[in-house]
Amino acid sequence: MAKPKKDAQARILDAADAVFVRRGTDGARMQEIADEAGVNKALLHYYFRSKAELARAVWLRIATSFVPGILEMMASDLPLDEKIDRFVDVYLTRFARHPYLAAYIIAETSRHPELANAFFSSGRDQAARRMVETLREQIDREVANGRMAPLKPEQLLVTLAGSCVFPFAARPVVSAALGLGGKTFETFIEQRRKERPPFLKRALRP
Amino acid sequence: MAKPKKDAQARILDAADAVFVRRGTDGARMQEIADEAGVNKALLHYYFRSKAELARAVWLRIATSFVPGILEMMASDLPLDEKIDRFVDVYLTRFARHPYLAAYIIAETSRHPELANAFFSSGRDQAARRMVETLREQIDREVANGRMAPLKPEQLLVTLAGSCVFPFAARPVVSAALGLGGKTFETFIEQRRKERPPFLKRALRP
DNA sequence: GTCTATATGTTGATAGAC
DNA sequence: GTCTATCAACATATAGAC
Repeated sequence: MAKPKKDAQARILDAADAVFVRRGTDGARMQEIADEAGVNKALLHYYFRSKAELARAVWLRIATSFVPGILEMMASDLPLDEKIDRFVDVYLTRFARHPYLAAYIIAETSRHPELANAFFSSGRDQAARRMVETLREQIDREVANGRMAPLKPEQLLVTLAGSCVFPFAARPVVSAALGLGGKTFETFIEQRRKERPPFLKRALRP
Repeated sequence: MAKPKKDAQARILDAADAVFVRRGTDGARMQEIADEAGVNKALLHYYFRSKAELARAVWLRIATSFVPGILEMMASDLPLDEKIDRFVDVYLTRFARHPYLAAYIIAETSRHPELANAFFSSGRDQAARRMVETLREQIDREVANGRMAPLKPEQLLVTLAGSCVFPFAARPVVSAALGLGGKTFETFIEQRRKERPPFLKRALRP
């Protein structure tokens, strides 16, 4: 293509992503999105009929890009230890790059719970079930061999997710509680990246 | 008092609390607060000058009622095991009773990080530091005696908080991922209440 | 203190020129 | 497709009666 910049529609979607995630759907302003996209407000309505639909487009893009990879990794036959390593690494990296993402997902789904379905629809719901069952089998096997304490896969999954998501979602509170500055918080996360897998694996021992 | 109901100002504050927490500050409407308080919109401005100030009053009440008790418990000389038991029990109970609270705190502080200071101001910042230092000493002592794996108190605290907060903050996503209905989610939490302390204590072993 | 009525300002959305 | 100008709908806030 001779055109170097993305076309207007793509720029608008990217800008909307940034603004909606940063401000929340209610707090976001069409004007700010237009400014960030370098176009006029009217153009937002030309490509995406309304604010609600633009918000929906942003949400779908995030939801569909968020879960799939992890689902199949967690449903694979990799050893449990390896799954923990990868899960922690992938999500800590991801949220470190998108500071507002965790809080955005939590805030939006809290007020519109049905939005959470977008994460696990069109086939991904099956993948989620497979993930849980695979984990259950892996755990049961380890428990039978006396190498692991009994544990529901659901609890493990929530623990795993929470370990990675919470520090970012609650970053301001965590920083205030522990007296962390911007740079210190990054250090805290890198520390966590190293400590978390061993910590979790110790908890799994019988 | 002959008057059975609370006075208007208190009713307004309670109503504002409910609405702001449920809808978020941006999504909340003064009309809905007035309705829920059983008064007219104009009265909200009579007692609290503006929406921003009303939101601030709600935030301060929540922030100051949220942390103090736990801070001193965690800074006390109770054994580590006991602290874990109490922390988990207190916060799981608390969030179970206020379904929107976790997401509200996360959403508001994410967009206005300075709000997090309200949790740790006027003396509570010192209490927070004392808590961290007390934990550090307790941990170091256990580590020296070979009864515990090395661990930063900051990491322990975030893990502890995340263990309790995350399931509620991300409830819709968790429910969708695991296929939990309303009642099943409660079961999940009660299961967590029992499993979490042993899980964490296993992770602390050397 | 509490209400009704109204003013003021903002924002999402549209009309229409180019 | 993209812009300028404008509308219509709310939402916050105030004035003033009771």
